[in-house]
Amino acid sequence: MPSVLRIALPVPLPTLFDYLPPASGQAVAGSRVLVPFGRGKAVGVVVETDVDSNVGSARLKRVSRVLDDAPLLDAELMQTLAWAADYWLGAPGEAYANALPLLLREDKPLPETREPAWQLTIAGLSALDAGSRRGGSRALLQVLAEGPQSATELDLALPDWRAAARRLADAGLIERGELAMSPMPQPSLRPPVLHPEQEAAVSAVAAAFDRFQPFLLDGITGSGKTEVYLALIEQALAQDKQTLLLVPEIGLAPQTVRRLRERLGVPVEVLHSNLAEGERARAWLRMRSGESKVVLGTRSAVFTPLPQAGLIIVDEEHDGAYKQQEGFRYHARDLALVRGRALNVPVMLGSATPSLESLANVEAGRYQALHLRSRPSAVRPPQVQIIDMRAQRLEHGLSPALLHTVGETVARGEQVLVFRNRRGYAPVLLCHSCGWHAECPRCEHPMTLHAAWRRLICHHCDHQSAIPTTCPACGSNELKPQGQGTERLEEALTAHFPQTPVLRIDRETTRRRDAFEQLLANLQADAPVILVGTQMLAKGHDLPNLTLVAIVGVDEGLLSVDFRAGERLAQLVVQVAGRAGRASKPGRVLLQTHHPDHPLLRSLLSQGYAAAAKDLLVERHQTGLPPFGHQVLLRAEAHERMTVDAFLGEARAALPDTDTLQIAGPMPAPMPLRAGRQRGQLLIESTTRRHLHAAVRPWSLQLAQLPSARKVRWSLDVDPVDLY
DNA sequence: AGCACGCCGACT
DNA sequence: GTCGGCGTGCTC
Repeated sequence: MPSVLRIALPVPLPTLFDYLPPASGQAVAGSRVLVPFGRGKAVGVVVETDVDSNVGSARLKRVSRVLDDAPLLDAELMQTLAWAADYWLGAPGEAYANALPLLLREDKPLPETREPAWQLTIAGLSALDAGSRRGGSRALLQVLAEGPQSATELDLALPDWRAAARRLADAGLIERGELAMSPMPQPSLRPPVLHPEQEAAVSAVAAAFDRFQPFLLDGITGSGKTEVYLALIEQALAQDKQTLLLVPEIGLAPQTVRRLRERLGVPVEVLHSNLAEGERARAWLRMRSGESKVVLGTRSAVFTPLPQAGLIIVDEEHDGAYKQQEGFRYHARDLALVRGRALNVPVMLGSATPSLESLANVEAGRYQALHLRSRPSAVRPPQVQIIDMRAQRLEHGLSPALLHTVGETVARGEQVLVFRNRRGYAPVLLCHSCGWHAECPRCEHPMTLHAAWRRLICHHCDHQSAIPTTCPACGSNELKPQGQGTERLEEALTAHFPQTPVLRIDRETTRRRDAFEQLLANLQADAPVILVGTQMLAKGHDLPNLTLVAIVGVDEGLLSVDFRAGERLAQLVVQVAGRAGRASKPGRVLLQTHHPDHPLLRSLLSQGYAAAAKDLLVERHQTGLPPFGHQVLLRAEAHERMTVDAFLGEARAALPDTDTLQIAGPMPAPMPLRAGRQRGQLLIESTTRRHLHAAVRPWSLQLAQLPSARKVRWSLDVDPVDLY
C-alpha cells in the first residue's frame, strides 16, 4: 500500500496516523492537511509521504483537503520536532501542535502578514484642514496626517484612539488599509562603546557565525550582557540573517521590546502568551517568510521558523520557565541548542548565574565560556553581609540590625528592596493554646493568611476559607499568624518607617496588566522608598537609586529535600543581590538567616556564585545526580492512594531489570496530596542517557496499555526540573 | 484530549 | 417515563 501519507494530529497519543492522499492537490511533508478524524475533522501536519501502511486499507480514510501547497514547516523544523517528541517522550502530534500558533492549527486560510492600518480619506484631509473636529478625533486625524498608522503604533501614540477611529470611520473621514511592513522605527539610540570583555565576547561568537557552536556568556548583573546580544544581532542583520532571542516568561517587559526596536532600527517580532492570536500568527509567518529578521519570545518561540537563521540567544538560561511543565514537556534552552546544530549557527546562552548543566558542559569542553566580570556601570560589586537571626529580638521577622540599616539608607534618600519569597500575610495560622494550625483540606498543607482579603488561601490549589476567630480545635482565642509574608512585611515596615513610602510588589499588587511596569515607572529615581517583594523583583529593571537589598527568609531553600534547591537558592540570592547599586552608588546586601554557617551560604558569600556552583557540581558528581546522571520521572495521581500505587507498581514491574538503570519508588510525591488528589512517582535514573532512553522509550508505550493506567492521571517527565 | 456509547438515580 | 452521571473505548 504505497503512496500513503503519515500525518501528525493534535492528540496526546503516541502515534501518527495514516491517510490516503487527497483527491486533488499535492500533500508534501511539512504542509497542513484537513482530515476526517473520528467523528469530526482535524488539521494535521504531513510528516511523511509514500509510506507503507500497516493499517488495513479498509480503515484508511482520505485526506479531505490540502491547506498548504508549500510546506508550512520547513525540513529543519520537521526534523527538530520529530527529535523533540522522541527525546521528551511526547506525543508527536502534540509536538507539532506546540510549534504552530493556534490560528495556524485551524482550517482557515493563512492570515495576511501585513498589519491592518488606518489612513485618512480625502474627506478626512479636508476635515483636518477645516479643523472641524475636536478632542480625540482631531488628535487622531493629526496623527494620521503623517501617513497610515498601524494599530500597534496608534496604541503607543494615542492610547484612546479606538473610540475616535470608530466615529471617524463612520463619518467616512478615515478608512482601514494595510501597511506594507510592520512598523519600522528609526534607529534613534547609538550603540555604546563596548568594553574589552564585551568586545571579546562579540568577536568570539561572530567568528563562529555559519557553524554550530554553543557559548556560555557568564556575566554578572550590570556587566552589559544585553549590549553583547545587541551587537551580535546587528552583525547578523548586517549579513541579512535572522536572530532568535529567547527570554524567560517574566523577562518580557514592554520596555525591553521598545529598547530592542529602537536600537536595532528594524521590526522586532514578539512572541509570548499574552499576545492576541492574530498577532502571534502574523509574527510567526513574517519570520517564516524572512520578512522579519529578529524575534524575541518566551518558551514556545523556540519553534519559530528561521529560514535565514544566523544566531540563537537564550537569555537567563538557568531559568526554570524554559521547561514546559505540562503536556509536551520540552525544554526550550535544550531545544535551542538542537536547532542551532541543525541550522549550523552559534547558540549563545547568557546568565549571571548559569545552570549547573551549562557549567558542566563548559567543563566538558562542549560549550565555550565567555566572561563579563567587570561592572562598568557600578563603582564596585555590592558587599554582602550575613545577619545571624539566632538570639535576636525580631520585629515581625526583621532583625534590629536590618531595620537599622534600612533606616540609614532611606535617611540618605536612597531606596531599599526587602526580598521575601512568600506572598500573603503569614504562611501559617497557629493556635498557641493547642498547637492546631489551619490546613488546606485538599492538600494537607498550611494555608496562607491573606489579611487584605480576610481569607485563608492555599497556595497549592487556591482553596479558600474564612479566617476562624477562635481555634476550631480547642475554642481558645490564641490564634496567631506565624511567620511573615510580603503583606506582613509591608505592614511592619510601614509602621516602622511612617515617613517613607512602602511599596509591595508581588502577584497580588501587580495582577492588572502592566501594573508592574507602572509601579516601577512611578518610582521617582531620587525619592527614598522601601520595596517589598517576591521573585518578581529578582530581575531586570534598573533602579539606579536602589542601594540596599535585604534578603529575608530564604532558609527554606537551605533545608529542602529537592536536590536542586541549593542551586536555585544560590541563583536567587545572586539575582536579587544584583539589584543593589547599579549606578554611581555602591550597593549593599543583607542576608538574614538562622544558618549563618551553612556551607552553601559561606561559599556563595565569600567566593561568589562560580565557586558555590563548583561545590554544588562536585556534590552532584559524587551523588550521580544531574547533570552527571539522567532522570525520567513517572508521575501519577488519582483520588485513591491505592489506585496510584497499583499503577506505579505495575509500571515498575514493566521496566527491564538491568543494572544500567536505578529505580526509586514507587513513592509518594514530595507533595503527596494536592487539590484532593493522591500523588505518587517513580524515578528512573541512569548514568548514560542512551541506556535511559533505550529502556524508557518502549516502556512509555507499554504504560499506556496497562489497565491500571486508565484509572490514574499520569505523565512522563524527561530531565525533570522540579520533583514536586 | 475529545467524543461517543452505555447502563443506573432524581426530576417534569 | 426521561435527563444526565462519568466508566470504557476509539481515533488511520
